[in-house]
Amino acid sequence: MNKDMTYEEFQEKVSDIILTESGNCPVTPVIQMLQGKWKLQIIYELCIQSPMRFGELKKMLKPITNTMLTNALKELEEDGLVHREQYNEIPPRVEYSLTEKGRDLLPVFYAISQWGMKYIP
Amino acid sequence: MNKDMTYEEFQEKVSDIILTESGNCPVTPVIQMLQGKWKLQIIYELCIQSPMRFGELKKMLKPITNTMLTNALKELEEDGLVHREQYNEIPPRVEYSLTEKGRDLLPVFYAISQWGMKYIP
DNA sequence: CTTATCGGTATGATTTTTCATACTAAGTAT
DNA sequence: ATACTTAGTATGAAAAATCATACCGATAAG
Repeated sequence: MNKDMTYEEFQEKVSDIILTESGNCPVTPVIQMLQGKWKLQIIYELCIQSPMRFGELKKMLKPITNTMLTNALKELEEDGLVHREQYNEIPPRVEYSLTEKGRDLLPVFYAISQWGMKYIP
Repeated sequence: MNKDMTYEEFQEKVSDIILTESGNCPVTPVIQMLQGKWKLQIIYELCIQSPMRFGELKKMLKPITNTMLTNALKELEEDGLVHREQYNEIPPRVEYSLTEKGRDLLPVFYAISQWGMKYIP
């Protein structure tokens, strides 16, 4: 599959994607990476405003718990989607922002929002 | 937010989306609708090949269990994304396909695949 | 008469996710 | 001295998701 494949080509050729090599589908691993109750929401918040402090994110995503937010952010950081910047102040300050890799998910949210505007009342 | 908003406008205005009315964000409800281990995968399979029989889907999504596949398909049908066509033959035959509403998620998968081709080794 | 087929259901167990709650450190403001 | 702040950790409980397994009905093939 070509890196410059257009949407029309995608539409025609989507059936070839998953059939190439069992590990080489460019869709399923992404789907799995973004699984969980909070990850997409966190990335979306960071699309909207970045950087954000831990407490700000927590407020936006209420009723998320500390544990959930911490774990999700840790995993997003491990996947290279989110950058964590820690300032050694008292009280502590930590800012989260999207990496370029994370920002590149914006088209996904755009597509989702297009669908949402069409189908959500 | 305008129905015809382009990606560039989206990129600029994404911060307005979630801020309109608490219930009116066109992204978060979609994210929630597609949550779970199997839903996106099922829709993606049906993007690739449609219609598909229960058993075919099960084979593609192995190691999914009957229960999981049944439940996910039922919920996707309730959400209007998937159509279930039952033929009264023996042995039974049931075919699943995407509705137009479901097919309209194709751009989401396209965006995901673009990201995947860029970032997945 | 037996077995196989297909699209599920039903059941209860197990695993995973999510949760509420309490707690910490280190300095600042009162 | 005390309380307040932030970004988490730690703990165990509760809830949800997922699992394996057995089973069904109706017919056709052997």
